[in-house]
Amino acid sequence: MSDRCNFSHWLALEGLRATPVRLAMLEILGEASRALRAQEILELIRTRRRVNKVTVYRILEDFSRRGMVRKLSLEGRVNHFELACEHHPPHPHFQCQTCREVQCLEPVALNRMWTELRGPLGNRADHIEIRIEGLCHKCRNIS
Amino acid sequence: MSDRCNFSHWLALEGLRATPVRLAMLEILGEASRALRAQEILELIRTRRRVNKVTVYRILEDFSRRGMVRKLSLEGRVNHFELACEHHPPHPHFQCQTCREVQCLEPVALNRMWTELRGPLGNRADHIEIRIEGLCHKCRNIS
DNA sequence: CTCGAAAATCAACTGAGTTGCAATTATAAT
DNA sequence: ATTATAATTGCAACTCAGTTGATTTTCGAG
Ligand SMILES: [Mn+2]
Ligand SMILES: [Mn+2]
Ligand SMILES: [Zn+2]
Ligand SMILES: [Zn+2]
Repeated sequence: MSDRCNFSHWLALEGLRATPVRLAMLEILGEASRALRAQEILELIRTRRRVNKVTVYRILEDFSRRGMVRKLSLEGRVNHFELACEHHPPHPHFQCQTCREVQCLEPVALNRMWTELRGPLGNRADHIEIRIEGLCHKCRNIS
Repeated sequence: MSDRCNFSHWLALEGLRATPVRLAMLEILGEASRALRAQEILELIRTRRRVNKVTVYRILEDFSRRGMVRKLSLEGRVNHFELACEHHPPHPHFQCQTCREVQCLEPVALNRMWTELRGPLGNRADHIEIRIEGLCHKCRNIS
């Protein structure tokens, strides 16, 4: 994924400087096979350089507002983040009740449903988030 | 809604005592036209009686585990709760980016989609949560 | 180089939710 | 009725992801 995106260019398009922290965060998110928590991103950056957690939180919030990153509201009070570049279209997520792990699922076509989901009134619907809760294959084998 | 459910009986079925706090919480959730935060439930009970917030959180957690109440993971770190009785089937929710208000939408038929959503592996899917984010009609008129 | 804006740091804070334990209340046994 | 038992509630202190505001550092334009 990260090999398909030019992060420096992307940042320039957004009018943001390609700082080491921003680049590191985009690379980490690009290489991840699942949505990451801020804490995980922080730890991964710290294998390369010294960073303050506030910096990571502020950049994630900024990326999220710009739509460069999706912030997932999953079970629990910890947000998960994933790249929202053109190669990562929105998709549902599966979360295991036991190990709390989050899997990315294949995108689903909503088509007809989308009109129902914008609500009955004059609402404007911008994003949809689909979360499936259950027991993952690993935890099923254990119990 | 509350007039269609016998809460004392429901609690008995679950093997729970019909205590004043439990009954008050079910009545409040039953009368609500939208999902409520723990804090809101607490304030509503306190118009009737003196209660500790820990009691409310513990009962909500218990109801949630038993499937009597649905805990919604919406944007932000505040959970919302709604009755999960037979008269309240699961349904998507709309949340406004501006006022943060949560609306309950009509249930949608997932049918074919459901199989895609349980994930590619040996996962067992138990619940689905659909959250739509956007701008509500009230906030649209203001801006 | 110099200066102002952008970015990063630091310490202190916030607040929803949790934990452990004590006190109370309801239920069962004698 | 009285006691033993378990369920429920209360209290205080805690957790921890995320935030805030003020300060320092870095960077790029002139
Ligand atoms: Mn994903
Ligand atoms: Mn609802
Ligand atoms: Zn699992
Ligand atoms: Zn609104």
